[in-house]
Amino acid sequence: MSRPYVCGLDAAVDMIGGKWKVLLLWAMHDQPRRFGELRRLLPGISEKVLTQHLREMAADQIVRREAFDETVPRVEYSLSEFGLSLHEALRPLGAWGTQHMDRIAEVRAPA
Amino acid sequence: MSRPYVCGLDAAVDMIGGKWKVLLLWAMHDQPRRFGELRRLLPGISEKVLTQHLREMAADQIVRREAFDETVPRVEYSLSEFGLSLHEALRPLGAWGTQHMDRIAEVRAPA
DNA sequence: CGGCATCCGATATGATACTG
DNA sequence: CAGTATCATATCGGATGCCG
Repeated sequence: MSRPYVCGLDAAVDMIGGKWKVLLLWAMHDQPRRFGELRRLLPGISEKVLTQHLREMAADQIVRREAFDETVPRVEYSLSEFGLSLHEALRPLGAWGTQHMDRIAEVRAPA
Repeated sequence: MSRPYVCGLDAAVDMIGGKWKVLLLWAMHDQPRRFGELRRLLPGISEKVLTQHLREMAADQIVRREAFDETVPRVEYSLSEFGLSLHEALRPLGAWGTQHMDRIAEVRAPA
């Protein structure tokens, strides 16, 4: 954005600006997820972008990253309290999207 | 996006993806606004982007465009019922942003 | 006043190959 | 498995000038 926030709304939107962030939020909202797991849950996302988004969201304190030093590398990502509260704030928007999905698909006609 | 919606949330986010769309939503939520008025309300936006966003939002049936054929050109933009319902769905997110503005500014440090 | 056309740079996203 | 590095592309946003 690179501009002072005019209201809380664009500050909030700034946190979910990435192409896949709300989906990541959704994927992690009820359980921790591993890197490869998230990749499978978001078909089409590249490893690079997944890494970038997770790093940004961690920097934003929305997600927690926990690395386990075992024989097989394992990293788990989960929502922080802050991230959970963001997810809660997004629920009405999600409900709105679900409710009007048909209409949205009509005007947008995504693949 | 060019990808089928996985849940209502990313469908909704798809509608507010533009850099200034939530601000436009906010600017119009309580009264119709003229083109030049919106430009003044969103310092920094270019005419081109303003035009593009308004056209997209009109195509998305979020805003209504009304052109008056008078001696002086006049066009008014206002939220449709659909746009108003979207604005309502965004309120918790706006409240979240307002509530955590300090923290967001901390991790993001915008201009 | 309310646009549209064009060009340009910045940023976001993606494909592929390689590594600890 | 969980990344990193590099290269390429796409989309977004901005500046400028012109028009009814």
